[in-house]
Amino acid sequence: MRYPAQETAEKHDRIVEEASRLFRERGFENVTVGEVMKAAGLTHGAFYAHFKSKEDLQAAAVAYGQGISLGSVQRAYGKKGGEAAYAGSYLSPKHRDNPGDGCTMATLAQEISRSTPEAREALEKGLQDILSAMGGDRKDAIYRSAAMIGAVVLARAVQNKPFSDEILRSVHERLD
Amino acid sequence: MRYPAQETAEKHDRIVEEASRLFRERGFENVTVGEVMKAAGLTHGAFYAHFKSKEDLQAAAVAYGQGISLGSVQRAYGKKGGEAAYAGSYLSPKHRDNPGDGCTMATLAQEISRSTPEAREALEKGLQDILSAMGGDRKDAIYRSAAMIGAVVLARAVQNKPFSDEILRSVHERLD
DNA sequence: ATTCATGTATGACGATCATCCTATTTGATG
DNA sequence: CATCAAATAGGATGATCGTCATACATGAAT
Repeated sequence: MRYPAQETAEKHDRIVEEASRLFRERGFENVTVGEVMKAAGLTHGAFYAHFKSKEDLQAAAVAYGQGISLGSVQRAYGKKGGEAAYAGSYLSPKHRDNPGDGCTMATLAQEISRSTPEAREALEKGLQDILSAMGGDRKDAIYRSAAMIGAVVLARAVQNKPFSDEILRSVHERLD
Repeated sequence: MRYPAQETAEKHDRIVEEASRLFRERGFENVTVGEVMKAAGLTHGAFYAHFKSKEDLQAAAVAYGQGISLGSVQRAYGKKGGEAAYAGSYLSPKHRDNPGDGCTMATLAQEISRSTPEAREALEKGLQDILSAMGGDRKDAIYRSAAMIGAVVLARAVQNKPFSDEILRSVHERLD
C-alpha cells in the first residue's frame, strides 16, 4: 500500500461506522452508497476500493453494530445490578428515539432476515456473544432479549406517544 | 361504475391480499407494483385505477394483515386455554418458516416504522385491537406480544436451525 | 528523485421501478 | 341498442442507484 495504511484503515472504519448509523436510521434500502461515502467524507467512486459491493458493506455494518451492542452489554453486566440497568436503558425513550445510535437488531433484524448469509451470520454471531455476556440462565437471556427487542420494535412503530411509552414501561416492569 | 361493482371490489381485495402476502414474504421494497398486479391476475397498468400509490397499497396491506391477525387472536382466545394455544402456534417453526402467511408485525414492523403515517396508523390500530382481544391484564398482553414478536424476529434472522428453534422454545417456556 | 501500486474523483452506463399516457374494452344504464 | 364512465392493457417516461471506467493524486519504496 502506497497510501498510509493507517489512514486507509481509518477511512475504512469511518465508512462502516457511518453506514451502520445510516442503515439503523433508515434501513439498508433507503441509504445509498453515495450517501454513506459522503457521510464518511469521500465521494461515491472510491467506495469500490474498500468494499466488494453494497451487500458486503451491509454485512460489515451489521458486524460493527453488533460489536457496539456487545460492548454495551459487557459494560452494563460488569457492574452490580447490571441486568436491570441494561433493561432500563434499552427500554428507554432515548433508545427508542435514536435508532441510529442503538441496537442493530431492533432496527434491522427483519431486513437482515432477507439479506445475505454474511449479514445474517454477523447478526447471529453478535447475538450469541451478547447472550454469553448476559450470563446467568441462557433461556432467561434469550427471553429477555426477545422481549426487549420486540418492545422497542413496537414502540417505534406506534405513533401515539403515550401508547409507545406504555409499551416500554409494561415490558420493563415485567422484566424486573 | 359500468364494470360490475362486485367484481371490481373482489379484484381490489385480491390485490390487497396478494400484496399483503408478498410484502410479508419479501418486504415492501422488494416487491414491485407489477408483481403484485400479476399475482392478482392483472397487469401493472391497471394498478392506479385501484390505488393512489404504492404507499397507499402498503397501508391497505398492513390494515388487512392486522385484521387477519386479530381474527386469529379472537379465535384462539375464544376457547379455553386459548392464551397458551396462541403462544404455541405463534412461536412454532411453522409460523417462523411461513412469513407470508403470518403476523404482519413480525415481518414488517421495522419497515412500517419508517413508512407513512397511514401504514403506521394501520399497525397501531391493529395492535390495540389485538391487545383488547387478548383481554386480561393489559400490561401482560403487551409484554406477551413484545416477547412473541421479538422471538419470531430473532428466530427468522438466525441461520442456525437449532439456535433458531432454541429461541422459539425458550420464549415459549417463559410465557407459560 | 523516480516509480508505481493504492486510493480517489468524476462521470457514465444499465437496470430497475413507480407512475403516467393513451387506446381499448367492458357492461350497467337509459 | 346505443351510450359512456369505469377498468384494463401495454407502452413510455423520468428518476434513482449500484456498479464500472477512466484519469488523477498520493506517498512509500527504491
